[in-house]
Amino acid sequence: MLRRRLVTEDDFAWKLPKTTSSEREEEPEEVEMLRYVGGVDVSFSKEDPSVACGTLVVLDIQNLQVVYEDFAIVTIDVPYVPGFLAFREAPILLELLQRLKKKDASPFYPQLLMVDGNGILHPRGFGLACHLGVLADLPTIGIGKNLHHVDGLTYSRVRQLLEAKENSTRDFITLTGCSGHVWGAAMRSTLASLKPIFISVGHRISLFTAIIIVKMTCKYRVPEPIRQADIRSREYLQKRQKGASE
DNA sequence: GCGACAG
DNA sequence: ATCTTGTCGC
Repeated sequence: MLRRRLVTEDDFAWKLPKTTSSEREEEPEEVEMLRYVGGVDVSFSKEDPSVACGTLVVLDIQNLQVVYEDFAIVTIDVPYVPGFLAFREAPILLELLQRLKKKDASPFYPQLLMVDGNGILHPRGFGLACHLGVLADLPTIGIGKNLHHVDGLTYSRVRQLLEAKENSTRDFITLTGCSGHVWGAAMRSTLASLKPIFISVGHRISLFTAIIIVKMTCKYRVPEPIRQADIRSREYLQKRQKGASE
């Protein structure tokens, strides 16, 4: 039912910042630019696997610095079932978005959200990034660190295609399944990383735009908003456990 | 029946 | 998702 509300093309008011240092024509003041990009992740306790830390960070795309962070410790009893990640992780992440929105003025409420998990690259074409995007009514991009095998797509075939295209290491290949449907893209985000990341449309954005933005935010293999959410989430959970055992 | 299976 | 261990490179 949520999938009926999914939008898989660009649907936002802002413009992409010009990353090319060419002639920086003054953007008219009234044109909204993309500046605040959110990243979300959930980490889990090793002692008690039902204890989780949901994390929301917001980065300034101009310098990739974190301008906002928030954490929430919760217990999650919904089991992890491949293909149903959203039912486990979406509630806490939505809560964190709500919390930021309610803050007075909330100048850092993200214009775009990057999600640790797939968008339409999913057995039913509706992964965590889509789920969050629709419920929060926010443009989202799905980032997978492993391939979810769908429509005949295999890791070995992706590797094959990636190596055949032995061009600029910073390039990507489109993930077209046996049916001919385009599910996303595989990208080697860094020269050093052989292992690609898997980009797919979450909500209210095209694959083309999603790839451009992912490239703009990749300092390392994993785009910075997700990487920061991941690092800080783990750190927060460990510190909390240390404090609880004292 | 067997293998595949985001986080 | 979690954990360990070792190695490479700046």
